[in-house]
Amino acid sequence: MAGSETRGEDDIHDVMDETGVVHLLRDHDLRPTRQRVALAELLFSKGHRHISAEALHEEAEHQSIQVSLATIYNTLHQFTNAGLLRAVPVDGSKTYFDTNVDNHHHFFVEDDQKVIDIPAQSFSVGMLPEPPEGMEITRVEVVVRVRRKS
Amino acid sequence: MAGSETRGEDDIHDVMDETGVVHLLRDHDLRPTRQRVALAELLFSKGHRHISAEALHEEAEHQSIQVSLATIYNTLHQFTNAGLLRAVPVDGSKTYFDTNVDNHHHFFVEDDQKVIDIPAQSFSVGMLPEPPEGMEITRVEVVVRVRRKS
DNA sequence: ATTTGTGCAAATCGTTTGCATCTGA
DNA sequence: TCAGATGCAAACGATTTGCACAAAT
Repeated sequence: MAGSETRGEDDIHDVMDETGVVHLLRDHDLRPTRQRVALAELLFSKGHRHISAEALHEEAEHQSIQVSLATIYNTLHQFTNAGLLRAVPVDGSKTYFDTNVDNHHHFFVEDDQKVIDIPAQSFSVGMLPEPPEGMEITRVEVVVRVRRKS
Repeated sequence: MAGSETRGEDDIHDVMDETGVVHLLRDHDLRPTRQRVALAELLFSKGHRHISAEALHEEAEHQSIQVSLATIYNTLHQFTNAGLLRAVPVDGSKTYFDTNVDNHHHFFVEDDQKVIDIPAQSFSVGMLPEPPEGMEITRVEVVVRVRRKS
C-alpha cells in the first residue's frame, strides 16, 4: 500500500517517486505545483527525516530547485496541516519537521542540535498524570536529551 | 532550612525575604545588585512560578522596579546557570523559566499557553530508551499538552 | 580603584505577512 | 480564466550584543 493507490494518513513514508508525490498532494487537496512536488520529493523519498525550514531551503538550492524561504515555510505548514508532517517541539528556537507522523518520541542531541527518533519499542510512557480539572490531554511529548559521552 | 542559613541547590523555594535573597545571591557568586535582588524577590517569594522574560519585566514595572528587558534576560540566564531557575522547553517561541528546579514535568495548556507542574507523584517515566551509541542521557523532558474540554 | 553589572539601542535569528506577479486546472 | 501559489522585501517577536555609564566590593 505504498506508492500509488489508496493512501491513508498512515504509511506515506516509503520511497516515493514524482508520480507518487503528485498523487499524494492531490489526495490532500494540495495543488501539485512545481515547488511542492520538488519539496515533497526531498522530504518523502528518503525515509524519515527531521528537518528545519532553513535546512530544507539549502537542500533545495543544492538541487537547483528554486524556492523562496517564504514558500518553504508555507509548504511546510500546509504539509503539516494536511497530516503529512509533524512539527517537533524540541527545545531551541528552530522548529523541526518530522516526516514520521506516527506516535513516537525523540532524542535531542545537544552537541549538534539534531533530532533522532526513539525507536517505538524501546520506550513507552507509563501511567499518564491526571490532567487539571476540565482539561483533556491532547498529546504527550517526550524529549530525551542526550550528549556525546565525555 | 528555608530562609537564612545554609542552603543547597534544593529547596530554595520557600517564602524568602530581602535578606534571604541577598544571601542566596551571595551563595551563588552573584552580586546582590538592586535589580537582581528585586527580581529574585519577585521570583522566589511566592512559591513556584513559571514565567517568561516579558512577563517578569511587566511584573517588575508594576512594582515600580526599574529594570531593562536586557537585564531581565541577563539575570534570568545567570539565575539559570546558578541553578536557581530552570528553563522549561515547552513548545512555542517563548522560553519559560521555572522556579522549581527539581526533577518534574509539565502540563502545557494550549488554550492560554500556560505551563503547570505535573505533581511529581502523579507521573513517572518508566523504562528509559537506550541512548544512541556513545551518547548519554542528560535529561528527560515530558510535556503533556492539554486543552480545555469542549 | 577595580571589577562587574546595567541600560539602551541596534543587531540577529527564525518566522510571518502584504502585495504584485505568475501558474496550474 | 482566475482561484490559488509564489517571491520578495519588509515587518515581527523573542532574544542577544556592543558599548558607554553606573554601582558594588
